[in-house]
Amino acid sequence: MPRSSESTQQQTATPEPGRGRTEKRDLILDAAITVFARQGYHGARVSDIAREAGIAYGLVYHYFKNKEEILSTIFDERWGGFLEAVETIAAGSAPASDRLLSVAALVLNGFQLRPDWVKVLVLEIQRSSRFSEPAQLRAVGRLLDAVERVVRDGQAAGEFRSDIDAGVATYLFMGALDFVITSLVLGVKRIEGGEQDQRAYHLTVAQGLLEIFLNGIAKEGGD
Amino acid sequence: MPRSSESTQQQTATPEPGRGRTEKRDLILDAAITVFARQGYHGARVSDIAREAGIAYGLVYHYFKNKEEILSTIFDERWGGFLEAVETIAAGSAPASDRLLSVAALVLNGFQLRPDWVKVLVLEIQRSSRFSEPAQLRAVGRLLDAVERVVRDGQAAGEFRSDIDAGVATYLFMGALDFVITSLVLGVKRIEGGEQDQRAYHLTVAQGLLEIFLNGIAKEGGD
Amino acid sequence: MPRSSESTQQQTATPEPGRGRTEKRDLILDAAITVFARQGYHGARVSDIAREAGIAYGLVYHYFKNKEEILSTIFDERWGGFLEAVETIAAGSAPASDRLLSVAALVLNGFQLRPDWVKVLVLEIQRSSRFSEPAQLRAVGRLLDAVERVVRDGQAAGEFRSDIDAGVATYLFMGALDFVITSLVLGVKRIEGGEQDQRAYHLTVAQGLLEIFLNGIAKEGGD
Amino acid sequence: MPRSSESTQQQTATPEPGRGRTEKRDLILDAAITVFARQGYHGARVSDIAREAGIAYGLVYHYFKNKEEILSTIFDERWGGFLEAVETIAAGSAPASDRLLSVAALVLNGFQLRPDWVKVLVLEIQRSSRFSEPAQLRAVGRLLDAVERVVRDGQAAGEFRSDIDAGVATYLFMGALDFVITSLVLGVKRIEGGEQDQRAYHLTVAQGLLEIFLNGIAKEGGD
DNA sequence: CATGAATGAGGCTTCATTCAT
DNA sequence: AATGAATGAAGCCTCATTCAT
Repeated sequence: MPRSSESTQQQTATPEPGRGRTEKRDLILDAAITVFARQGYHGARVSDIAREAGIAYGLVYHYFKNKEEILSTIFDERWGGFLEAVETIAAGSAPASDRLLSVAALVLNGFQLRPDWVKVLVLEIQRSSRFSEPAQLRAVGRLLDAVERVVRDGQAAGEFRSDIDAGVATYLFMGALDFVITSLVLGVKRIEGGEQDQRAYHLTVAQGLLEIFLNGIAKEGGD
Repeated sequence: MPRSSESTQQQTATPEPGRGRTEKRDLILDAAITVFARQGYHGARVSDIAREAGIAYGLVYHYFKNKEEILSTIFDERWGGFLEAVETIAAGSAPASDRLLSVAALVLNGFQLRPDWVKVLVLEIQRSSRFSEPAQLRAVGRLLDAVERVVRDGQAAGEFRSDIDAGVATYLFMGALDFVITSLVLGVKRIEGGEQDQRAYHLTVAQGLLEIFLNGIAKEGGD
Repeated sequence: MPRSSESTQQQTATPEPGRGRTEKRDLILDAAITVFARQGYHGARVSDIAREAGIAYGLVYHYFKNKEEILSTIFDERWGGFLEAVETIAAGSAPASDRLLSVAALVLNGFQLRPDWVKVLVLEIQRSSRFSEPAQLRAVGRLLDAVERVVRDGQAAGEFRSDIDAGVATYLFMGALDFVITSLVLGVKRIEGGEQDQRAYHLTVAQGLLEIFLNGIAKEGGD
Repeated sequence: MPRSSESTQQQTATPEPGRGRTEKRDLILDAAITVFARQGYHGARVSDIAREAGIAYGLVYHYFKNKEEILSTIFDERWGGFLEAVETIAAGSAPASDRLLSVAALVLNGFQLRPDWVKVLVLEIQRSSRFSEPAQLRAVGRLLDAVERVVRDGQAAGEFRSDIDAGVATYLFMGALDFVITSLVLGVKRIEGGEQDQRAYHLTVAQGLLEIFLNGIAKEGGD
């Protein structure tokens, strides 16, 4: 399922003769991500996507059965890639806390590199009622499973406390990450400054999250 | 997905003479929540809401300017009540950690009592692009502010560590809570058993979240 | 092609307050018959029907699920009436040959009075592949059955020869009638002159058909 | 409905080098007949025809200007052959009644041998509004003319009564035949049994039709 | 000849909203 | 206050046809 295709082309309206079948398909997917991110799934017309891709809208229906299938394809292929990356990290041999930091950094950097992808995943897919379709629930479940495995690894290795439910801890960690991303996506928290500032900010946030997750906010010896 | 969409009111098509203006208005709002929870905002027709409320659909426009206003009214009135409750808790004098536990319990119990309300708030309002409208951003902001104030109180009182950014901590806490709610709403995690089991489960989750939030997952003395 | 498309009602854009729900529905059906007769089912746009009926095209969908349902409703209601008339004649006590003459006259007069109805029945319904749907096949079957019963009555009464298969005779009779109607509808045979001429012509044809049907074309004593 | 749409040719996607221009063209026509018979003209996509023929749909436009031309070509070439056969029979020197029997047998056997051809001719060409186009009206007219000539021959030879209008008699004869065919095509009348039974049935029907046509259904000496 | 990617006009249908009663 | 008939803008989708390769 995971077909993580790095489409590296920036679409122009002028036809580029060298493109093959797959590339045109990706062109449409990229355009759809851009438009979905800008207007939302329901607010996006198929013709908007086609215009963004620089093609006739009829062509969309050569590659996708309908508008819905575009969205679910984005989910399958893009989320799939992300999921693989997370699972690779999770399966690593680094200390559990380092792996969690890597996941957090992956998520936050993902947003920085491909904000539209993340925006669509977060707003239109993950939260939509479409999200409740089995295949997609399962995909989210796999993500949670991967992280939970890291937590259990940490507990087994004596790195994490064993008196805490791994599932709850996973919820806490991923929920926090998700909330940060959503806030960034929606612009609740606006970050001023250039790319360097953003990268620095993301790192700070990731480290802050992990610090609390690891050591808690209570004063040492408190509680 | 948990069957959380049962109508909480059984309307009949026969007019009930005793109802006044306000009651009919609420009837529509309740019906809208039920239908939005079931079908989503975009998937809900005005006629669906009217049928659920047992009235003619033209009548909806006596009470609300348009469909959009129904949603924002739900937001204002229902979210408003929730927000006030949270702010009341936040303004209390109990220890910061107790206040956070109360907030968590409030949220989780809210889901248990009125799953449709929470579902609509979470899926259709909070996450929608409407969320980025100033009034509603402000409302979410107020919620974050209230919780952040609790965190700062805890830091000021020496209850919480001061070397952690209060904003990040707030994100972590609310994000975790939000994620749990979303998972419950979408049925990622299914809870078997009767109402007692659910209540117990919610309490366990709330306490687990707080425990990590306070003391971290790392082994004492570890790191 | 015979001018068979005169609207049976002259719609105006001004609403006629006296019309009730049923009348508006019939207005649409009548308009549809006119338009289907003129342009064929596939060539008729829903907006054409609405314009012919003097209403907004959206209103069509208050009364009918879709375009297809308009056609099948025409079939059910109009063909149903015709079928009843034929069955009434068939169940009569007149000599079989008189009853057959009455059927022929009914059919031919029906064409004269409501050419559009007949045209749609003949061209768009009876012959279409839609015709092969069970309900409609059965309806045509009922027509054949009614006529076949008359033939059998005639045989039982000693009026008709018993050495001929009643089914084949029915085919012959109805087929001939049908072919005449189709030719008239399609204008293969054009009839000059006024209404009197048409009526006279139809009578001639009906009597000619019956004469052959009864006595054959072979010279007396021939064969 | 009788399953009469089995492809009579099994095309493969692999090119067959031996085929020349004409063969590929016929391949398309045969495929079109199969598809038109199955789905009707309007319900048949050009791509359906191409798939049935085992070629790319673009190639259809090398052989035919458009979809419409495919249908009219079928009409011209297939109906043309049938028309010639009928005219040959009609021009013969056999007794008129024998010639009519031959025509009836030709038609009924044609259906038996090439049900799809007849189905398309009957349903899509003859009855369509296309039928009212001059060239095609003329073709049907020629058929009627040929049969009418036989009837007149019979009258001139003293074989048929002269007091009956030859046109009406022709309508009766061809209409009956047509109706039988249509019923067979649409499956109103289902014939059980093997090929032998069908052939026998067709012969019976043809003879029955002719018997009535010649001698009438009225009891000898009756009327 | 052959392919099938590309085009875009055209039509059906939905549904929020208005309005006469 | 209540009804639901009426309106029509908007958008999805189909599919015949063209065209570059």
